[in-house]
Amino acid sequence: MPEDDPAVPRWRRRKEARPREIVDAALIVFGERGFAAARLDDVAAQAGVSKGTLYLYFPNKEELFKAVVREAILPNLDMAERLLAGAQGPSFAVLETLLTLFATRILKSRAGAIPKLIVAEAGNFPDLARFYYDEVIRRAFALLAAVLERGMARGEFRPVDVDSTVRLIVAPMLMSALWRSSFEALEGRPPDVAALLAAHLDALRRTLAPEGGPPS
Amino acid sequence: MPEDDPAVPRWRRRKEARPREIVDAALIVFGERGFAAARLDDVAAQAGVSKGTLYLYFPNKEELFKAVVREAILPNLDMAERLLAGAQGPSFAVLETLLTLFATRILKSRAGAIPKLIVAEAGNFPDLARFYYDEVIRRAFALLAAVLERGMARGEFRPVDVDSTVRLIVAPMLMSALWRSSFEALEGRPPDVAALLAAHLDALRRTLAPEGGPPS
Amino acid sequence: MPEDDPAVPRWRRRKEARPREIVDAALIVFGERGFAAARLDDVAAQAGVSKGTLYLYFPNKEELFKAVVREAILPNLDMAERLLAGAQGPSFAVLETLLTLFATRILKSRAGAIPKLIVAEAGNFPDLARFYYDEVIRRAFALLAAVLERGMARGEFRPVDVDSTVRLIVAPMLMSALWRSSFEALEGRPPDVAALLAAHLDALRRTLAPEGGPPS
Amino acid sequence: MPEDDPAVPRWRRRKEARPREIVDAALIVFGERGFAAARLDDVAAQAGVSKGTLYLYFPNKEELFKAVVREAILPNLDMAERLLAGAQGPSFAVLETLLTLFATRILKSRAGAIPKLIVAEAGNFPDLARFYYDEVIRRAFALLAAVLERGMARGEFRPVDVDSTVRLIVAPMLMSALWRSSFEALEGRPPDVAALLAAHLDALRRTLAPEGGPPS
DNA sequence: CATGAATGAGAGTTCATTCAT
DNA sequence: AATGAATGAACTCTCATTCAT
Repeated sequence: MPEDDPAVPRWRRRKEARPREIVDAALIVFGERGFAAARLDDVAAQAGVSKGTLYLYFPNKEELFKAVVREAILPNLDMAERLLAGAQGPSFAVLETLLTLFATRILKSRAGAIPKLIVAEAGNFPDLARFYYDEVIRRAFALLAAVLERGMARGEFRPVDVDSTVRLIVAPMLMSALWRSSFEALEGRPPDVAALLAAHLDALRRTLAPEGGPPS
Repeated sequence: MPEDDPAVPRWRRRKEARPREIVDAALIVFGERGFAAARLDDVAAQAGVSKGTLYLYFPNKEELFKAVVREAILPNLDMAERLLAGAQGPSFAVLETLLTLFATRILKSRAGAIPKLIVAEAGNFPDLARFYYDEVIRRAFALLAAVLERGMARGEFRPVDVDSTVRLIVAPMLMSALWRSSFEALEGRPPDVAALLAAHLDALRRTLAPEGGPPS
Repeated sequence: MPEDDPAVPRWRRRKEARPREIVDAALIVFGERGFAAARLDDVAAQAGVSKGTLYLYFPNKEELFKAVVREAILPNLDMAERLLAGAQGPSFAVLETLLTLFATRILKSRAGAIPKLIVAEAGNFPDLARFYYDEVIRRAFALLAAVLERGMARGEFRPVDVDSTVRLIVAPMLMSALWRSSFEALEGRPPDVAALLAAHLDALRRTLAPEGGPPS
Repeated sequence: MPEDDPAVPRWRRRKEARPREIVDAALIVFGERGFAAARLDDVAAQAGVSKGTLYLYFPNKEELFKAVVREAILPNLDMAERLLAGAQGPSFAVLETLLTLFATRILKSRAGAIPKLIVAEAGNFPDLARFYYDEVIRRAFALLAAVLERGMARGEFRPVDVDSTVRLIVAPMLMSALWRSSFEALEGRPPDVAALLAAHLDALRRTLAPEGGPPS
């Protein structure tokens, strides 16, 4: 490795990595304390930089928050959309994959704190709410709506009210995320996400089954 | 300016009514801004008293918060428990009544802001979280679990994992409450709670139906 | 006793006693917490009256403080002056009586807290300082100066600088009073005032003795 | 108004000098108003910094107070202890030097306000009292006790009750310090510390003289 | 005369943001 | 580019004082 290559000095690589390091640190600190209670001192310490450095990359606390949300959520949404676009098999399997993906990629990662943060701060930061609503919720809902439409078109699902059903699909996942942030420490055992997911999928299978027979 | 008009006293004694007035005001302000961002100045103004008066009735902001939660939630839980205790008919009807009650009494009232507040602040106020978990969540979950057990015992419901199913029942209600606090202002129309509730009850009916025939 | 005599109703006697009760209570509370840290709530509670009642008798906290000082100190000074006026015997015995009086009447009573209060607040309440200086210190110093002059005139004491010697006489007494307020709780044993007084009197006897022989 | 003049920076970094500057300012303000009545605004203004800067160096008002006491008193105690350790001549000369040192180094400096502050606040800040008692009073008393023991061992002083005599030695010095804080402004002339010190030393010489002849 | 609910100015403390270094 | 000392507005909480009852 060209460690001494003056064309690629070490601090150069550092500098390019900085925003990402800060955003990661902010996700941790915001997740633990909430946006309002989190101190930029702590974010800086977590990122291993000084407080002033934060302001070289983000104009203020709120913009840093937005960046956190963007980086933690959008890649997962992109992946989900690619997954649907390439789907071949039965629609319920697609649904199953999407929910499993959420349960493993989001819930178990630090990004699981995002829903709590959004819920807590949407009222105080309308344009953060707007951004999240447009860039995350709408896209996620559209994704699930597309799966439902596909299933109905293929006769795999009985006809349902798409909008309500999307919310029914999302709600237990969202609730699991909020639970972790709020009450996990209080319950003896960690929440049994697998059991909940299984029960949810079972309920959905029964709910979506065409009147005559089982969905494929 | 009638500044010295003796017919307009600067204040009035309202010892009995004050705590309730303050708690109601606090629910409004906390609901709008969240606990951390709410200023006691605003709560006082909303209640029509001075800042100092708050401290005659509540020792600090956190205790005021707890009082808000207590007053907004516990009466509804009491009512729900009485309702179950006196239930005679089919278990699904009980479930239907409970969820409808929640949708009308909590969601449409100011108390709908409580879940958001709890979610946002549980991490920062462990004993508030503890209180809410013990006094609200456990009781509500036990209530729903009792309905499920009753239905299974009477052969109205198929055997299900009670714990997971309780969460599936609660999740869409909780999500509706959070939705109102976070995104209602952004969507053109108010959320169609009735449609969601209908879809949810429909899904539950299918999910809980015994294998052989329809639930009563 | 004419308990039912309408000319001397019971509450009448109560009313006349009130100011004294309040002042006594204030001495206790001021002594424990200092003037600034003492709350009028506590004074009222100690006196067994409501906070508003304090203002019927004293226009504000500072005037109450002055009344406390007046009531606690002036009677003792009056007694000391009467004692000197009627003194017949040797001057050193007069001195001894005065100091013993201070050690027993002031130091062991609640009034022992007054010096600390004056020292602490003189800077913030110039007219309290003025009052205390004129009404207490000057009179006390004059008293002791008179004893010294008497002793010198009668040949019992050697000639000394009166002003400095008065201060030397007073200092250990004053220090004892301050000690009680500040450090008594920290030392295992209560301060041995008797030993200090004995040592002080012994020192004074040697200090004041005429060159040739011992003072009478 | 040169509000935007870039040649006049709004502030300057003085990391090393700041704590001392703040402590010095606090000594002045605390000395004038007492601890409780002193406002941190005033301390900050006196130090030429903003209020927030105080909290960069001291976690709260009480710790600032302790720092003030430490910086103002301990160096003088250190000096006094070194002085005794190196003493060669007669014990009374040592005593004389120590008292003269106190009269010149403490009484005439701003540190003269410390005793008043301690006396006023010991009751409200038990751990400040403890610190002062352990670190200042005990050391000072031990110092004087050592001088007395030395003098008695060398036959320069008659046998005395060491503890009481130490207090007799200290009292006039302490009283002088309190006097300055409380009544200096009221008396026309500044207190004649030199005269008091002379009288005190004279009294001590007579008090400590062995029965047979004069000390040293 | 007495009460105590209500007031409101003011204090200590926190922390996002700025900017001299 | 990076730092972190310094700022100052904003907050919670206290308590002497007032005044409707």
